[in-house]
Amino acid sequence: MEQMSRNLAFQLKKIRQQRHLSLDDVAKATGVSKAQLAQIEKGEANPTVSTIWKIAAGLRISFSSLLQAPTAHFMKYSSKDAPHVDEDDGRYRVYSIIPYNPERGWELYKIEMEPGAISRSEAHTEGVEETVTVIQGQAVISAGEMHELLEEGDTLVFSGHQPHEYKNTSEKLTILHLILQYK
Amino acid sequence: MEQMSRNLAFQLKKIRQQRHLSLDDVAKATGVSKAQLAQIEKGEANPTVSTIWKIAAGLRISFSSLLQAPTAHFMKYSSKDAPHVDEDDGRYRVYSIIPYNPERGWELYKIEMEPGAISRSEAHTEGVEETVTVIQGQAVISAGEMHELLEEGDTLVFSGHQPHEYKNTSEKLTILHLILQYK
DNA sequence: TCTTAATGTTTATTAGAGTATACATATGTC
DNA sequence: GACATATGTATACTCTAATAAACATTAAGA
Repeated sequence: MEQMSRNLAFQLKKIRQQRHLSLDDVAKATGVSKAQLAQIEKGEANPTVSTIWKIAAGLRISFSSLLQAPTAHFMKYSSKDAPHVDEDDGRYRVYSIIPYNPERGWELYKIEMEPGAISRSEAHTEGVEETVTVIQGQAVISAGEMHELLEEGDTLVFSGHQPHEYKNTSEKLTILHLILQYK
Repeated sequence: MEQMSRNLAFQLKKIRQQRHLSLDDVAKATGVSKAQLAQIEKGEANPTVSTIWKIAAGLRISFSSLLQAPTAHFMKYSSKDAPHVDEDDGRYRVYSIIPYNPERGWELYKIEMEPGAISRSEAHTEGVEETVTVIQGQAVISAGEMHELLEEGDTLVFSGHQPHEYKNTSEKLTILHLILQYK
């Protein structure tokens, strides 16, 4: 969320410096106050869309070039911090490893299923694709009329717009990685 | 500028209705208050980036799908209202027909040049492409080392990253259309 | 050295973004 | 018909985005 502010900060500063403009220059070109521009470049601002519009228009650039994430990141997500949700009386546990992010377009979950644990999902909104990999144990995945037994190392891709079901058919704890991709 | 608000209004409402969600549903999913969401959908709000982030993340959509302009427009720009700038003692007049817009990426000018009028431009920032069409009269366009005489109906495209010059070499008023395209 | 100009920073103020709450209006359903 | 639930609207309040102005800092010229 202040992800965005960081992107903006980075991109605006980059463009401004590439063009050898001062804050005053940009303020004049865009109609946004110098103080606000400085705040934005420091990532300490939460500008409104009209401010972003003014900056983009004044600088003759697109939104994407302003909101784009700078390329290389280096960011650790600890599975210890991952929030989790339980189903099936705690025998089916879902951990959010990488939360959804509008720039990325997908999210990653780890799922732990006790033997026999089961989870049913209604169809989600159109355009969701699920990619499940079995890290340990085995599971039967059903989606609509289709069924598939997955064992360690197997991966299944299917469209989430139909009701589907995950079931641990083994005698041990099953662990899955689930990627949800939104169109 | 409230162009943006309109886009947002349109796209948010569209997505919400496609998914059969109420304002309360969206408020719960995104963490943005119902009142604010209502304002946004009416185009009466000027949300901050963090609010847009929350909406996009909560609804699992990208920014572009929120900020995108709805397809068909129907918008008249009157040349009477066009602001204009003079150069060369008023003998070179520039009218902004379509102002720059971050979604569009280009702008359109009409230029009127009295006989003999001349205009020189420094190199603008990298990645600007100029497309000049002679509507009436004739003009010599120079860019860097290149020169070209354009007569009625002729069009020239050149890169604006070098110093360039427009000159009316005819005995009558010359009128140009100039499109500036930014990368 | 002193002055001037150009830059970014800090501060005080105001305008409005965002929230929470209460209100209005349906649409069932018993 | 009365009650409950779900939906969008309107209102009062808080917090902060945005501005304008003063300030600090540096560099350049005379």
